[in-house]
Amino acid sequence: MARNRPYTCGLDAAIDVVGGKWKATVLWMLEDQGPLRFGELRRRIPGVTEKMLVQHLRELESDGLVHREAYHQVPPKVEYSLTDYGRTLELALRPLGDWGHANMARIEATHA
Amino acid sequence: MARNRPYTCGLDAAIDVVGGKWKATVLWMLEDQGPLRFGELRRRIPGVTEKMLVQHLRELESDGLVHREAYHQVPPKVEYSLTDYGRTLELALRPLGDWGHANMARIEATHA
DNA sequence: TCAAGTACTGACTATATTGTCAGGTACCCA
DNA sequence: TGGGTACCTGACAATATAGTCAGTACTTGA
Repeated sequence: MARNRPYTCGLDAAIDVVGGKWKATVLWMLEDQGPLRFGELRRRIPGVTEKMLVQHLRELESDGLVHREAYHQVPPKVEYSLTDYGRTLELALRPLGDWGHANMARIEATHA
Repeated sequence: MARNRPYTCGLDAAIDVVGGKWKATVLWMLEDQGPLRFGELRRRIPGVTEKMLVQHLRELESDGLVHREAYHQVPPKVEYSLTDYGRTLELALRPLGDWGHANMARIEATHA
């Protein structure tokens, strides 16, 4: 989104971190449904492509929000989970998620 | 951002509404500093162009979050303020803003 | 031997969002 | 007559973000 650093307000910074098309959903899935494998995430997020999922996971990881655990097996197994830091974000995100949930119909109706 | 409707979760819907580059800042300004004129907003948000400000204000208005009051004067005077609906969003956004504020340094350091 | 599952990578393309720039109306002040 | 203020609009260009598609390595099951 080509955000302006230094940020004008905390909100700006937070949305920068969580603003990708699938990031909020990933965070929500990982909090709600525990550690998940790559393929599980892909199947649970309808419409996401492998490429975008990898890319967003990498970003969330380098932001320290998500932990990636690779098991050296064949076939490969990789598990993603929230870090403690990630959980603090999930917590801060919850009221917004509730707001969106409560106003979903209105948002879908008015937001072109 | 070409979001997916119907939304996967409330968070998705909420970020769709608040995800523009300057929208969160506008909402925050209007809540924090009361009704503001167009020019006041522009001066308070460093880096925003008139075009983007108008565009985002129009979207926030058509989403029912912001109220636009035009005074038929010369020179023109237009005041923007939050609607009640907009205030509920601001409220839901606050924990996220606090999170961003608290972790600003970390975000700036890690988020490329 | 061929297909399928697993977790990816990378080149290329498409779309969405943002920015630049010029202009437009109406008035006041010098 | 020429600025300055105020609130915009629209054409066009630039950038950012997302999507498509092919391909990797290895192994199990048919």
